[in-house]
Amino acid sequence: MARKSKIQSDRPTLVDVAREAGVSAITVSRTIRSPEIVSERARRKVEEAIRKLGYTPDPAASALASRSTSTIGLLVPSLTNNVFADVLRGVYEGVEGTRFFVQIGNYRYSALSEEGLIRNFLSQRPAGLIVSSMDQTPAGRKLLEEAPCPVVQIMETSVDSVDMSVGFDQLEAVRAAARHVAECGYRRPGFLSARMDPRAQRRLAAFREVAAAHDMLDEARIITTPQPSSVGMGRHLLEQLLARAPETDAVICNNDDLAVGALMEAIRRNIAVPEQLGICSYNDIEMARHMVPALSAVATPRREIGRRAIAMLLAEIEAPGSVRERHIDLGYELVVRESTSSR
Amino acid sequence: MARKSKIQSDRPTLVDVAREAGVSAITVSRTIRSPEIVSERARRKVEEAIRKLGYTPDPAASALASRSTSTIGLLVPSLTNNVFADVLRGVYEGVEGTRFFVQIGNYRYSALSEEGLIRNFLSQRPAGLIVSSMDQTPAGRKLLEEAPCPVVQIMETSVDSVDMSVGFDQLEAVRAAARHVAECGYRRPGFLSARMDPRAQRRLAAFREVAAAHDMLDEARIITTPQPSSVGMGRHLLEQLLARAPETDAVICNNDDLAVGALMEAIRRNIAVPEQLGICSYNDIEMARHMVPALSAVATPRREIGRRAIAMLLAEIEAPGSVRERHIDLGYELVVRESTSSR
DNA sequence: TTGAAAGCGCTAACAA
DNA sequence: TTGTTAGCGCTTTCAA
Repeated sequence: MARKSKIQSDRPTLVDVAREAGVSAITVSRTIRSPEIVSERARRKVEEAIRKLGYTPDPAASALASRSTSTIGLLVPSLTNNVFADVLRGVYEGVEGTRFFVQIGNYRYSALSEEGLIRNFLSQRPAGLIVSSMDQTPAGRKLLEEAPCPVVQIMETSVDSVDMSVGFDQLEAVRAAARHVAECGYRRPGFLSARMDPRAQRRLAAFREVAAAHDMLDEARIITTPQPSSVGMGRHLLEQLLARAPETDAVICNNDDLAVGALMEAIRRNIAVPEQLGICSYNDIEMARHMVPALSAVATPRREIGRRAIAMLLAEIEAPGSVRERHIDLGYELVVRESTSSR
Repeated sequence: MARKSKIQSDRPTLVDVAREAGVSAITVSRTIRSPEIVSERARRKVEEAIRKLGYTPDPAASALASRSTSTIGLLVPSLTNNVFADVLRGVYEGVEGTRFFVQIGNYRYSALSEEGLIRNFLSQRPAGLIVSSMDQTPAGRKLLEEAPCPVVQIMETSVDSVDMSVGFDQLEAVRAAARHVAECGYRRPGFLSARMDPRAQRRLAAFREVAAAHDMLDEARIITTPQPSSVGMGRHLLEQLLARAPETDAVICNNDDLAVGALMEAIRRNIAVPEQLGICSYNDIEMARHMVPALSAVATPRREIGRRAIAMLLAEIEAPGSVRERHIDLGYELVVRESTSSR
């Protein structure tokens, strides 16, 4: 009646390691989590036993007992948008080599899905959360505010963010693009935007504001679509723009895909860029600078946002309350290339 | 001495729900997992109690007790490579609305990291695993073979895959590109490839084979780099190619980024595409068809691979052994556009 | 520095 | 259809 025999699962447990090493289970646990508080001798025996048995801790048991995990939840609105690909890269660079691992939730630009994902992540007791928007549902926002872990909101600057934030001033960035176009001497600029999520809406509003201030706002030159951004969509939107407002002499694109598409459409139509049509892009992903003509753009610090967000989060996890600078503005940069020029 | 009082964590548990509903804990558990085996009456009381208390199950406890999770591990070699962005999209489409969620591991084209990630995922007792390569380390492969969950290998067709597979014949796809170029009448084709992982190596070998068969192989026209693929790298590689082999009359690019870069470089140099230089791309991401001239390419079924992989995996998880077609070849398609033409 | 005892919140296995 | 019992593998707490 060997009650204690392992019936199935040949996977070794902490107790197996303890037996092998001739110590107690808790000593093994401590050897793994804080080796510095275990005696040299015990530590060596335990490490030896772990190696011998090929022991791997069970994260579920650990999570249950300690009420916390090593998971960092990352909520993004899209996986295909290159902008977030760069953010992801920064985040992964930052967790590499730590005990944490990232779990991505894709809410597909739906605040309701985002709320569901927040709930789902929270139920897993994550070590921390990174969210890509400031536009949660009220319930979603409340969940974040009461989250029992640090939270970093990324992409925008924000005074009323839930906890910490890393981003840049998206509105000022768009204004810089609009001002640049005006300073080049373009007088009838259009604005192209896809995927009209709240952030895109705000950027459009910022464009309107600057365009109006320069007395060059015409609603007929604002072309938007709720559909996702893509190069094809950029071509399509420019086509619509030119049909509605042939006088257009410049376009600001809310995204690089769109700008590349607009450029290609202009080339197809033998419209000279930047002479007949100026193009200014937003974000400045790698390909933008290699187009012919090279695209002028407002460059946004996407990868750095990912890096800093994870760094803040890890610091805050290790020592709650230790992060002094809780709201980081990484700025943006206007990069003037060939697709815009003084006239 | 109320021993049972909850000291901290105000989060309600299964037992709290059970008490509230006037049933046992296991009935609550069943109501959540398989409501159909619980009486109408009990179910209603439990649902009511769950709502009232705002109960959310603790996945860690569930994982520990049941020895399995709802996590699906997805191992990719890169997060920035558009190819995998499309695969991801397909995968996420497939898990949407199921009880599973995807956890991504990025092994950065390092088989050793991949092995570590496999180990790490496995320690979490995932419901299933999707891996993007056939090139594991021996230890990595062994881990997959002995994995206590279904495994799908994606991207290539394979007879000796670990468990299930979804992909297409990468070598045949490259051969199709090479044949197409030959049939167009180009006689001195080059080959551009970045990130020389094992798969890229194999594709290069396939190109060599066809080029040799058509008597148009010249090693001087094969330009590769271990660095990551990018549009800028495409420009750079074409530059090198033309410096080494000015007679080149076509290039096959191992990737769309490279092809776009090569096209841009050709345009910069006033080389007429497709007349002086034919360009054939690989994968055919969305942007390829919108370039001017539009890129001819071998289109690969990336999103569909993601969709099918997750579908197979879920079917196999629900009913082990139930999946009949365990190796799916999704094929590829040669799409002839403007960047190649008969001469 | 080490250990014993007592759970963490859930589910498997069996019994009623 | 429902309940009882006994853990899952780890960490917390307290004591030695």
